[in-house]
Amino acid sequence: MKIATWNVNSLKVRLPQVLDWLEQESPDILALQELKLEQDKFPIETFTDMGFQAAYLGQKTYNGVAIISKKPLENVQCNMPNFPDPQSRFIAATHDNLRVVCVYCVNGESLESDKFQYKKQWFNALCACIENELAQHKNLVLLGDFNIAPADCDLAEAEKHAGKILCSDEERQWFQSLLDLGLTDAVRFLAKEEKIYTWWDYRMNAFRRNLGMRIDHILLTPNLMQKTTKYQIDKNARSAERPSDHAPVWIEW
DNA sequence: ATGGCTTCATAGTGAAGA
Repeated sequence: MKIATWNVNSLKVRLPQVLDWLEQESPDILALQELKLEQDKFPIETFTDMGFQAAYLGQKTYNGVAIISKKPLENVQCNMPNFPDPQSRFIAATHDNLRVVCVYCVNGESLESDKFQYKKQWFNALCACIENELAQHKNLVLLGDFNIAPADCDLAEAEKHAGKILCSDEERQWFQSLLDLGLTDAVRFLAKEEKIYTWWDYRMNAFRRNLGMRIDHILLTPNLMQKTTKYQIDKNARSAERPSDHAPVWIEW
Protein backbone atom coordinates (compact mmCIF):
# COMPACT_ATOMS: atom_id res chain seq x y z
CA MET A 1 0.00 0.00 0.00
CA LYS A 2 1.38 3.35 -1.10
CA ILE A 3 -0.37 6.56 0.04
CA ALA A 4 0.59 10.04 -1.07
CA THR A 5 -0.35 13.66 -0.44
CA TRP A 6 0.35 16.62 -2.73
CA ASN A 7 -0.69 20.25 -2.59
CA VAL A 8 -0.72 20.93 -6.34
CA ASN A 9 -1.48 24.69 -6.25
CA SER A 10 -4.02 24.56 -9.12
CA LEU A 11 -4.98 21.20 -10.62
CA LYS A 12 -5.67 22.98 -13.91
CA VAL A 13 -2.04 24.07 -14.21
CA ARG A 14 -0.57 20.90 -12.65
CA LEU A 15 -2.80 18.23 -14.27
CA PRO A 16 -0.11 16.96 -16.70
CA GLN A 17 2.35 16.66 -13.81
CA VAL A 18 -0.19 14.85 -11.63
CA LEU A 19 -0.99 12.37 -14.41
CA ASP A 20 2.71 11.74 -15.08
CA TRP A 21 3.28 11.29 -11.36
CA LEU A 22 0.44 8.77 -11.07
CA GLU A 23 1.92 6.79 -13.98
CA GLN A 24 5.44 6.83 -12.55
CA GLU A 25 4.70 6.28 -8.87
CA SER A 26 1.49 4.24 -9.10
CA PRO A 27 0.18 5.10 -5.62
CA ASP A 28 -2.88 3.29 -4.28
CA ILE A 29 -4.16 6.58 -2.92
CA LEU A 30 -3.26 10.20 -3.72
CA ALA A 31 -4.70 13.04 -1.65
CA LEU A 32 -4.69 16.40 -3.43
CA GLN A 33 -5.07 19.92 -2.04
CA GLU A 34 -5.51 23.38 -3.55
CA LEU A 35 -7.34 22.24 -6.66
CA LYS A 36 -8.51 25.82 -7.27
CA LEU A 37 -11.27 24.38 -9.44
CA GLU A 38 -15.04 24.58 -9.36
CA GLN A 39 -16.75 21.25 -8.66
CA ASP A 40 -17.90 20.76 -12.25
CA LYS A 41 -14.47 21.63 -13.66
CA PHE A 42 -12.79 18.64 -12.01
CA PRO A 43 -11.33 16.44 -14.80
CA ILE A 44 -12.99 13.27 -13.52
CA GLU A 45 -12.92 11.44 -16.85
CA THR A 46 -9.18 11.96 -17.21
CA PHE A 47 -8.70 10.01 -13.98
CA THR A 48 -11.29 7.32 -14.66
CA ASP A 49 -9.83 6.74 -18.14
CA MET A 50 -6.53 6.00 -16.38
CA GLY A 51 -8.24 3.47 -14.12
CA PHE A 52 -8.46 5.68 -11.03
CA GLN A 53 -11.46 6.61 -8.92
CA ALA A 54 -11.87 10.07 -7.44
CA ALA A 55 -13.82 11.82 -4.72
CA TYR A 56 -13.49 15.58 -4.84
CA LEU A 57 -14.76 18.81 -3.36
CA GLY A 58 -14.10 21.86 -5.49
CA GLN A 59 -14.56 25.60 -5.11
CA LYS A 60 -14.10 28.56 -7.37
CA THR A 61 -10.63 30.20 -7.22
CA TYR A 62 -9.31 28.81 -3.92
CA ASN A 63 -8.96 25.64 -1.85
CA GLY A 64 -10.43 22.36 -3.10
CA VAL A 65 -9.47 18.80 -2.09
CA ALA A 66 -9.63 15.35 -3.69
CA ILE A 67 -8.82 11.71 -3.09
CA ILE A 68 -7.63 9.71 -6.11
CA SER A 69 -7.55 5.93 -5.67
CA LYS A 70 -7.26 2.60 -7.42
CA LYS A 71 -10.16 1.00 -5.53
CA PRO A 72 -13.67 2.40 -5.00
CA LEU A 73 -14.22 5.17 -2.46
CA GLU A 74 -17.20 4.77 -0.18
CA ASN A 75 -18.92 6.83 2.53
CA VAL A 76 -17.55 10.06 1.10
CA GLN A 77 -17.75 12.97 3.54
CA CYS A 78 -17.37 16.47 2.05
CA ASN A 79 -16.54 19.08 4.72
CA MET A 80 -16.50 18.31 8.42
CA PRO A 81 -20.02 17.43 9.61
CA ASN A 82 -19.45 19.47 12.80
CA PHE A 83 -18.17 22.63 11.07
CA PRO A 84 -20.17 24.39 8.34
CA ASP A 85 -17.45 25.82 6.12
CA PRO A 86 -17.76 27.97 2.99
CA GLN A 87 -14.20 26.87 2.09
CA SER A 88 -13.58 23.41 0.59
CA ARG A 89 -10.85 22.00 2.80
CA PHE A 90 -11.93 18.53 3.93
CA ILE A 91 -12.85 15.29 2.23
CA ALA A 92 -12.91 11.79 3.69
CA ALA A 93 -13.67 8.41 2.18
CA THR A 94 -13.31 4.72 2.93
CA HIS A 95 -11.01 2.69 0.67
CA ASP A 96 -11.32 -1.02 1.43
CA ASN A 97 -10.72 -1.23 5.16
CA LEU A 98 -9.00 2.14 5.39
CA ARG A 99 -10.52 5.50 6.32
CA VAL A 100 -8.76 8.27 4.38
CA VAL A 101 -9.10 11.89 5.52
CA CYS A 102 -7.63 14.54 3.21
CA VAL A 103 -7.26 18.08 4.56
CA TYR A 104 -6.14 21.46 3.35
CA CYS A 105 -5.78 23.25 6.67
CA VAL A 106 -6.13 27.02 7.01
CA ASN A 107 -2.97 29.10 6.53
CA GLY A 108 -3.90 31.89 8.95
CA GLU A 109 -1.73 34.66 7.44
CA SER A 110 -0.44 35.99 10.80
CA LEU A 111 -1.22 35.55 14.48
CA GLU A 112 -2.96 38.95 14.47
CA SER A 113 -5.18 38.18 11.47
CA ASP A 114 -8.87 37.29 11.58
CA LYS A 115 -7.80 34.32 9.48
CA PHE A 116 -5.84 33.04 12.48
CA GLN A 117 -9.08 32.87 14.49
CA TYR A 118 -10.62 30.91 11.62
CA LYS A 119 -7.58 28.62 11.67
CA LYS A 120 -8.04 28.06 15.41
CA GLN A 121 -11.73 27.22 15.04
CA TRP A 122 -10.99 25.02 12.04
CA PHE A 123 -8.38 22.93 13.92
CA ASN A 124 -10.63 22.70 16.96
CA ALA A 125 -13.36 21.27 14.74
CA LEU A 126 -10.89 18.96 13.00
CA CYS A 127 -9.81 17.50 16.33
CA ALA A 128 -13.41 16.72 17.30
CA CYS A 129 -14.14 15.37 13.83
CA ILE A 130 -11.12 13.03 13.85
CA GLU A 131 -11.92 11.84 17.35
CA ASN A 132 -15.33 10.81 16.02
CA GLU A 133 -13.80 9.18 12.93
CA LEU A 134 -11.37 7.20 15.11
CA ALA A 135 -14.26 5.88 17.16
CA GLN A 136 -15.64 4.35 13.97
CA HIS A 137 -12.46 3.40 12.07
CA LYS A 138 -9.52 1.44 13.43
CA ASN A 139 -7.44 2.00 10.29
CA LEU A 140 -7.22 5.70 9.54
CA VAL A 141 -4.84 7.98 7.67
CA LEU A 142 -5.13 11.76 8.08
CA LEU A 143 -3.04 13.50 5.47
CA GLY A 144 -2.64 16.75 3.60
CA ASP A 145 -1.33 20.28 3.94
CA PHE A 146 -1.56 21.15 7.64
CA ASN A 147 0.08 24.57 7.38
CA ILE A 148 1.95 23.85 10.61
CA ALA A 149 5.66 23.07 11.01
CA PRO A 150 5.48 20.89 14.15
CA ALA A 151 9.00 21.55 15.47
CA ASP A 152 12.07 23.68 14.80
CA CYS A 153 13.70 20.82 12.87
CA ASP A 154 10.81 21.18 10.39
CA LEU A 155 12.05 24.48 9.01
CA ALA A 156 15.29 25.84 7.65
CA GLU A 157 15.23 29.24 9.30
CA ALA A 158 13.84 28.56 12.76
CA GLU A 159 15.14 31.80 14.28
CA LYS A 160 13.58 33.93 11.52
CA HIS A 161 10.18 32.24 11.90
CA ALA A 162 10.20 31.74 15.68
CA GLY A 163 6.72 32.27 17.11
CA LYS A 164 5.32 33.33 13.73
CA ILE A 165 2.55 31.87 11.59
CA LEU A 166 2.96 28.13 10.83
CA CYS A 167 5.52 27.85 13.67
CA SER A 168 3.87 29.33 16.77
CA ASP A 169 3.54 27.37 20.01
CA GLU A 170 -0.24 27.66 19.77
CA GLU A 171 -0.40 26.08 16.30
CA ARG A 172 2.06 23.38 17.33
CA GLN A 173 -0.25 22.56 20.23
CA TRP A 174 -3.15 22.11 17.77
CA PHE A 175 -1.02 19.66 15.81
CA GLN A 176 -0.07 17.87 19.03
CA SER A 177 -3.76 17.61 19.94
CA LEU A 178 -4.30 15.60 16.75
CA LEU A 179 -1.41 13.29 17.65
CA ASP A 180 -2.85 12.97 21.17
CA LEU A 181 -5.94 11.33 19.66
CA GLY A 182 -3.66 8.37 18.95
CA LEU A 183 -2.01 9.27 15.65
CA THR A 184 1.66 9.27 14.66
CA ASP A 185 3.43 11.70 12.33
CA ALA A 186 4.68 8.93 10.03
CA VAL A 187 7.37 10.87 8.17
CA ARG A 188 8.91 12.32 11.34
CA PHE A 189 8.83 8.86 12.96
CA LEU A 190 10.71 7.30 10.02
CA ALA A 191 13.07 10.24 9.41
CA LYS A 192 14.17 10.50 13.07
CA GLU A 193 15.82 13.92 13.59
CA GLU A 194 16.57 14.65 9.95
CA LYS A 195 15.82 18.17 8.69
CA ILE A 196 13.38 17.63 5.83
CA TYR A 197 10.92 19.92 4.08
CA THR A 198 7.84 19.57 1.89
CA TRP A 199 7.33 23.20 0.84
CA TRP A 200 9.69 25.84 -0.52
CA ASP A 201 8.72 29.44 -1.30
CA TYR A 202 8.69 30.33 -4.99
CA ARG A 203 10.66 33.47 -4.16
CA MET A 204 14.30 34.05 -3.29
CA ASN A 205 15.50 30.81 -4.92
CA ALA A 206 14.25 29.10 -1.77
CA PHE A 207 14.18 25.62 -3.30
CA ARG A 208 17.70 25.84 -4.72
CA ARG A 209 18.92 27.03 -1.31
CA ASN A 210 16.78 24.39 0.46
CA LEU A 211 15.06 27.01 2.59
CA GLY A 212 11.84 25.10 3.22
CA MET A 213 9.35 23.93 5.77
CA ARG A 214 7.74 20.58 6.55
CA ILE A 215 4.04 21.41 6.61
CA ASP A 216 2.53 18.49 4.64
CA HIS A 217 1.98 15.48 6.87
CA ILE A 218 0.71 11.90 6.97
CA LEU A 219 -0.74 10.82 10.33
CA LEU A 220 -1.45 7.15 11.02
CA THR A 221 -3.22 4.98 13.56
CA PRO A 222 -0.82 2.65 15.48
CA ASN A 223 -1.66 -0.54 13.56
CA LEU A 224 -0.80 1.18 10.26
CA MET A 225 2.30 2.92 11.64
CA GLN A 226 3.59 -0.46 12.79
CA LYS A 227 3.58 -1.75 9.20
CA THR A 228 4.94 1.38 7.55
CA THR A 229 8.54 0.97 6.40
CA LYS A 230 9.30 3.76 3.98
CA TYR A 231 8.61 7.41 3.19
CA GLN A 232 9.63 9.78 0.43
CA ILE A 233 9.43 13.50 -0.19
CA ASP A 234 9.60 13.75 -3.97
CA LYS A 235 11.89 16.71 -4.52
CA ASN A 236 12.15 15.69 -8.16
CA ALA A 237 8.56 16.88 -8.69
CA ARG A 238 9.43 20.18 -6.97
CA SER A 239 12.32 20.56 -9.47
CA ALA A 240 10.02 20.28 -12.50
CA GLU A 241 9.27 23.02 -15.00
CA ARG A 242 6.50 25.18 -13.51
CA PRO A 243 6.21 23.16 -10.29
CA SER A 244 3.86 23.37 -7.35
CA ASP A 245 5.58 24.96 -4.36
CA HIS A 246 4.87 21.72 -2.45
CA ALA A 247 6.49 18.35 -3.10
CA PRO A 248 4.49 15.11 -3.07
CA VAL A 249 4.98 13.09 0.11
CA TRP A 250 4.28 9.36 0.33
CA ILE A 251 4.54 6.44 2.70
CA GLU A 252 4.43 2.71 2.04
CA TRP A 253 3.62 -0.48 3.92
C1' DA B 1 12.64 45.60 1.24
C1' DT B 2 5.34 44.42 5.20
C1' DG B 3 8.75 42.38 -0.73
C1' DG B 4 10.45 38.40 -3.27
C1' DC B 5 7.05 34.36 -7.01
C1' DT B 6 2.76 32.02 -8.72
C1' DT B 7 -2.12 31.51 -9.27
C1' DC B 8 -6.73 33.23 -10.21
C1' DA B 9 -9.00 37.03 -11.12
C1' DT B 10 -10.04 41.27 -13.40
C1' DA B 11 -8.34 45.28 -15.71
C1' DG B 12 -7.65 47.14 -8.64
C1' DT B 13 -2.19 51.67 -4.92
C1' DG B 14 -5.43 43.22 -6.80
C1' DA B 15 -5.86 38.97 -3.24
C1' DA B 16 -3.93 35.04 -1.30
C1' DG B 17 -0.71 31.79 -0.45
C1' DA B 18 3.17 30.18 3.42
